[in-house]
Amino acid sequence: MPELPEVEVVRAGLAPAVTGATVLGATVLDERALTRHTGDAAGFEATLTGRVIEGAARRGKFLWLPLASLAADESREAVVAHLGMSGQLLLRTPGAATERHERVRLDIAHPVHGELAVVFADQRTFGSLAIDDLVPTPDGAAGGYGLAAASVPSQVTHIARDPLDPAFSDAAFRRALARKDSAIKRVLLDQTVISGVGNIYADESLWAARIHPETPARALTTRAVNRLLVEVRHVLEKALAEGGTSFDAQYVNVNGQAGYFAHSLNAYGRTGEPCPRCGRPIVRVSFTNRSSHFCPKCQRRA
DNA sequence: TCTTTAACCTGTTGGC
DNA sequence: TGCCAACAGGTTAAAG
Repeated sequence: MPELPEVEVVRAGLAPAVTGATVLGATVLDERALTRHTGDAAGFEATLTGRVIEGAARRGKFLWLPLASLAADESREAVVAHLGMSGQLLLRTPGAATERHERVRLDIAHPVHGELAVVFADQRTFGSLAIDDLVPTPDGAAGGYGLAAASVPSQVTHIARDPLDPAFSDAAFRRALARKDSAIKRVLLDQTVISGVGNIYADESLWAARIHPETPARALTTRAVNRLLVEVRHVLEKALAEGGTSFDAQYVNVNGQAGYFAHSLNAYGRTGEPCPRCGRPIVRVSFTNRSSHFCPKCQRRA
């Protein structure tokens, strides 16, 4: 479900509610939600209880909540969240009824907003929460969007910066593509090359840039790569402004509300419908165990 | 070393 | 109505 715009909507919704809040208690209802956490549920709950959350940060599709240190010499930690395919982070009132696929609940107290429940619900259990150490960024730039600290959770270090990150390097991206024989769509989905882009926005960006998804990355001209970067950023920013893409109740913001970008899709999910540019029917093909949508006339193979 | 596949899960939808 | 295959926004270990 959630790609960069959806995760950013969640981060932005969470930030004012959790920044400065104290964790009163944590409840793990399903231990499968801790697959990225080293340790058991009891340890997770005990470690979090009493800690103060300093904010909400994001890189690509990863989200984290840095925790204030207990002692000056202690290593910094954060709660790392990944929503996987169907994860949600919801803000609820204290004692609110258990959500259908609720996996973890954090009860918090905010100095201004009072007590709240942060609920992690996840139908398919591909998402997860974990407590992880924060490590310095190699380039000294902010670790992600939302906080100025130059650190990231250790399990996020292999994730590339996302294209909306001021420290993202267009030149490094161009160099990476020049070394790849893989199809450009596969590379766009590779979070170690560029993060935040998933199946929906990859299809949308390639459609906008008029690039066939199976074009070998290294076959793209510099001009084409630059065009692609412009369109990736444009698509992500527009989706963010519209609150993300929702096809059903699966993707929602922290208040359970859907986004509107599904109405703005030009290629994804529009199999057989006319291309908004040329009128030719959009084609759907199976690709890397998922589907690609593109216009066979506008997006010719390089 | 780099690249691709398979597996992890639950739920919904559409064809027969 | 029921059954079953196909499919769904992602990541990662294992195999190639």
